[in-house]
Amino acid sequence: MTASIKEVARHAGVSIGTVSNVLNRPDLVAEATRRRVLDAIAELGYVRNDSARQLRAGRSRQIAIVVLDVTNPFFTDVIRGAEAAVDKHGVMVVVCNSGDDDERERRHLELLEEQRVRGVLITPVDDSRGSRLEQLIRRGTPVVLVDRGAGRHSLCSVAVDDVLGGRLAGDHLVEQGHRRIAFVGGPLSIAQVADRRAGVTQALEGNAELINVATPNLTVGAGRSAARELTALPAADRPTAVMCANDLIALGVLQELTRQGIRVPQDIAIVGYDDIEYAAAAAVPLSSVRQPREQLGRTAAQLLLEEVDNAGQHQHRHVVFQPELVVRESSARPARRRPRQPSIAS
Amino acid sequence: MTASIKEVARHAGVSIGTVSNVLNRPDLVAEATRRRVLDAIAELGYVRNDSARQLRAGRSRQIAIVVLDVTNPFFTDVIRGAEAAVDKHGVMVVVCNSGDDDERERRHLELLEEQRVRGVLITPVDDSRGSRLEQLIRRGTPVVLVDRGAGRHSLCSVAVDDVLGGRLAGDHLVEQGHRRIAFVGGPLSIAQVADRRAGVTQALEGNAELINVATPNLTVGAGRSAARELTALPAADRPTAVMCANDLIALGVLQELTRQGIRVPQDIAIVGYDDIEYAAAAAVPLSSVRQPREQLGRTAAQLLLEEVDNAGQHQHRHVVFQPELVVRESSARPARRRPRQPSIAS
DNA sequence: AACGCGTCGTGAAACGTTTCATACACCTGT
DNA sequence: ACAGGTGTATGAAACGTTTCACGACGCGTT
Repeated sequence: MTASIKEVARHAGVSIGTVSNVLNRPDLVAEATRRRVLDAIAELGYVRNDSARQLRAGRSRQIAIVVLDVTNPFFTDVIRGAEAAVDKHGVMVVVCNSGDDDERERRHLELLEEQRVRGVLITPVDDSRGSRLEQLIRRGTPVVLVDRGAGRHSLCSVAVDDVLGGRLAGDHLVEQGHRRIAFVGGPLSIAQVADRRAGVTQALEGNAELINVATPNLTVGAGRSAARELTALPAADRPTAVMCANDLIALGVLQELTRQGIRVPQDIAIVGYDDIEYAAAAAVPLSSVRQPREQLGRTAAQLLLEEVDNAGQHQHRHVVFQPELVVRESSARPARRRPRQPSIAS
Repeated sequence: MTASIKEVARHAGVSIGTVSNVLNRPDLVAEATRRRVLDAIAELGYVRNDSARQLRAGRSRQIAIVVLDVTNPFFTDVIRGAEAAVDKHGVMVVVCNSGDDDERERRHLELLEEQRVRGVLITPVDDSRGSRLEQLIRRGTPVVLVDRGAGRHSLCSVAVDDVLGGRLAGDHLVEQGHRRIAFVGGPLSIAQVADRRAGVTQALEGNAELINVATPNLTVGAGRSAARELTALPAADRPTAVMCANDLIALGVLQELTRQGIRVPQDIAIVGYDDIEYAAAAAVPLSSVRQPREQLGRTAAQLLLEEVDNAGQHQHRHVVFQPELVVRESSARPARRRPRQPSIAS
């Protein structure tokens, strides 16, 4: 269908090799011939055939990023970061969506390996060994884990310190004078949720009481239900602050509290997690823990490129980023209340 | 590096052709030999080389989708829809992000053409003729336009009727008794914004007065500013309802009105556009115009596959979807007020 | 015993590149 | 006049598949 290098050669009256040289090492070919070849290319509308190129080269010029959910802002930001990092390298990023489905992930990895991608950035559905992913690695494709299993030494990984994130939020609330604080989120089978809770727990230890409210998932609806559980408590047991496992939960809590006429932050303060775009735009702008998502992607891609380039003596690394607390109105210092420990006591 | 079909053949003591047959037409090969070959494949960890396959076949098994912003929920939903549509076809979707940058788009299209993708789904940065895209089409790659330029007859397209969307919102507000309505949004150079406004204008014609508030972009911040403009008006000139060009603007307007103690919807009603995930979770759940985004992607992919399969006698089509108004609290029927036209007058 | 037929397997060609050893033509300095 | 460059172009090999015409073999029919 499309013109090949052979026809370009014939058209320009030169050999195939010369056309290839014009394309790849133009300085090796005399000005006049180069012109002729370029003209032929333009005239025939010649387009390189990447398959042939790759076949010859033995590898492609693409890296892949496999995410759990293209729809999730966390991953889209990571993707953007990765793209930014490889932009100059003449490498293309192929985005694959596993949709949190083991089977789809496997199919994608299969295709990617057949395509001889240079490397893979992935947040695997199932972190366990013996998976399709292990195979890929064993056969020599560089892989960088994103936001998962920092424990391994057979590959690089990037992640954010969720325990620290929880602690930041906890410290902040304690410092604001809160002595009864709820953690809302679940399921704990999600490592991120468990870590965030662990962080909060650490922060409150000896400083404040922790109330756990488990949710079945991380949605606005779950947040609303959790808020109802909290407001059903007798006034004395009710927390004065809520730390949420993510912003959707936090928005749900905020919405339900507002509906019941409970003021935020005066009656109950709220801190979320993720700092999604709409956190700042909520009815009461939401305090939240922000993760450097784009940088996560950028760094992951850089690690990958490094491994690709130094095939031999590459040292695997685990980069852990620190999240950052963004304080907004939803957790601004409340009016002093029920001071259980008068300041004079310290 | 990786084992090739040749080594598999040697290992199994058969010819290359036989191995290929085991892979592609297993029924042509005797049970015993097939076993031997499969064992060899497993033992050597053989993985097909897609470049060679493609080279031979003359085309790839991928389609591409090029979006303006991977980060935008609209596009991520479209992507999901497209993926769903090709899932069964053994075709892979490659996601490319142009970032609304002409240059990046061009580079992507170049690479995609070199890769001989089967087809391209795209929302082009610049809709004009003579672009890189035209070239791609002219050379025979099937292209389907997403949410753009329904006018052409050289290709298929899918889009949502934004004029209708505006009209739905306008009709709704008029029906709720509003007689002074503002349209907030901009710039009008974005076709979607212009269309939505046109729709509102049609709806109000003869029924209510339209106040235009232009914004420089479609962000929450722009919404807040616009709201301040509106509240600065003398009470008599102030609209009783606001139709926003998208939900971010609407959230900004809502936030600023609330801050100023103006009640929504009692004092001013609001309707947004896009029905983003957080519209329903806003302080006052937001009425909004919903687009069938996932279906948009699914249909686009189907059109593309159809064109790919019926290369010859394919008839280009333009599919236009109808948006749907989702009424929530932010535009619930307000208490009757300032009745300029007592109902008896009609 | 000759024939035809179905079942399996083979070998070579072709896909479009890149690369490399080689060839040719000229120039330059001895 | 000749050796050694330098600058340019060539032809062939190789990358790993798929496909296809062909041949070998065994078996049932005449």
